[in-house]
Amino acid sequence: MAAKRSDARGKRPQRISEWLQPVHEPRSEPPLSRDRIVVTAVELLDAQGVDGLTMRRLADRLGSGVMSLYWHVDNKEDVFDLALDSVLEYRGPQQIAQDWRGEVVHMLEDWRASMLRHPWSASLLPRRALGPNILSRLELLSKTLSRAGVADADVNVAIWSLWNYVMGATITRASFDLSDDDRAAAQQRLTRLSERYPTIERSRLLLDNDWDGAFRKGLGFLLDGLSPR
Amino acid sequence: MAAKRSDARGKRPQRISEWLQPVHEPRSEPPLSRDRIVVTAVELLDAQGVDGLTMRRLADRLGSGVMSLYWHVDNKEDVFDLALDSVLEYRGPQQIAQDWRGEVVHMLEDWRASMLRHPWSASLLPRRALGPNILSRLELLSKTLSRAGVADADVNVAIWSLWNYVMGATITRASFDLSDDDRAAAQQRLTRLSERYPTIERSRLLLDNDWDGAFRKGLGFLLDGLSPR
DNA sequence: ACCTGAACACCGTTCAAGT
DNA sequence: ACCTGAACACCGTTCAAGT
Repeated sequence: MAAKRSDARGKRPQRISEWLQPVHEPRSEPPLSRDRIVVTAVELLDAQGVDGLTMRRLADRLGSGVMSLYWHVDNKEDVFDLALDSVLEYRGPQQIAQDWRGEVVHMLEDWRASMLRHPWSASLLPRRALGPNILSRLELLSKTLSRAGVADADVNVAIWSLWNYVMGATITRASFDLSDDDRAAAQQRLTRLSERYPTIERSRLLLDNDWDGAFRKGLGFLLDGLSPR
Repeated sequence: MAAKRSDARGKRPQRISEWLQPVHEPRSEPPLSRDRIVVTAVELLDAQGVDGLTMRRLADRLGSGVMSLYWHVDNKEDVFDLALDSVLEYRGPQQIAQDWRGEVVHMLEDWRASMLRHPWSASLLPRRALGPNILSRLELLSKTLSRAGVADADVNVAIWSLWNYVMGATITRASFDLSDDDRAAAQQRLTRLSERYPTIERSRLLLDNDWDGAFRKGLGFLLDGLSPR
């Protein structure tokens, strides 16, 4: 089953404005570029997952030959690096002047949400370098914690703790969400083995669906531990 | 460069006991089994990394045809699942009767250490199911936290928070550790961009090498936040 | 400067068959 | 019950060549 592409030029009635736009070969694809490759890679990853991204499929979507990609991009790893970072841009909070805790929570929840919108990003993260968008978030975190009064000796540990928490939570959430088949299988295995894991069976550790709530609450605990004084 | 296999029967002088053992074809490999496959898969992963594990290479090491593996194992995903869980067995603390905090810290540090001994396990985790050894650790965590007096409503959140922290820390540590080339490249990129990330450049966030210390300290902060009362 | 097709050295897995 | 080889439908990337 091939993924459907919505064609913006599809059946839309002609409007006058279109007469005024420059007429460049209406049917031909725009020229290849690093940006187009990254955007299309993200589309493909969204549609087909990590294993679905193939240099050949990517070239197909772009209407080019496979080897043309290699002029703009080093190799497949490079595509992964670029796709991952492209998905992690942070535009900041809507209203300014919150307290430091609110600022941190907002940025980290946005981080998690951005990755969950592209579940492949979570499973990709472990083997990738830190791109500019990731570094910007770490920079912001660092500034905010310093201003909040966290001791200099503790700031880096605090940043990594928050990073660890967000990455662990997001990766876990994304992989638990893979398919209904997987969920059913996991559930079945657990009940089958319930006598070996009585405590987590009783507390329904693996069946709790309030991921967002758990994330926020756990983050609260961690910030309690990190708060100055 | 092929990985060397140590042959247990190598140059060892013959001992009398060997005369007493049943004589079955001395040179032939033992029969294929799920266990042998998993053990060999872990060896191969240790030696070549995630991308190095190939059904064909695995069969080579086992001295069998590729398709023979498929009698014992569903597919490659299955091999990954089994290899991952096999590496996460927990044997408990050496001396008993610590306080709950010591018990939790010991188990989580052992968890991290086990994964870092097999760096591929960290990058594999995001897409894998929870095997029995992982579930046992969660069970232990649950029991310990309950006994420590963490409120029932908070136990699951506490478990996932600790899980998130350990997974995030371990995955990050394992991927930063990949190669000297990568490190050099990252360092270079950061200094090149130092004017864009002044705070984390000044605090040397990415250059701090005390991973073990940071892990322990951050875990302490998190446990502070999670402690009852 | 940018794009291409053919070719190479691989993959995982199906299938029909062997013992 | 356990193992096998041939074949299929793919991969990523090198290379030498085109414009």
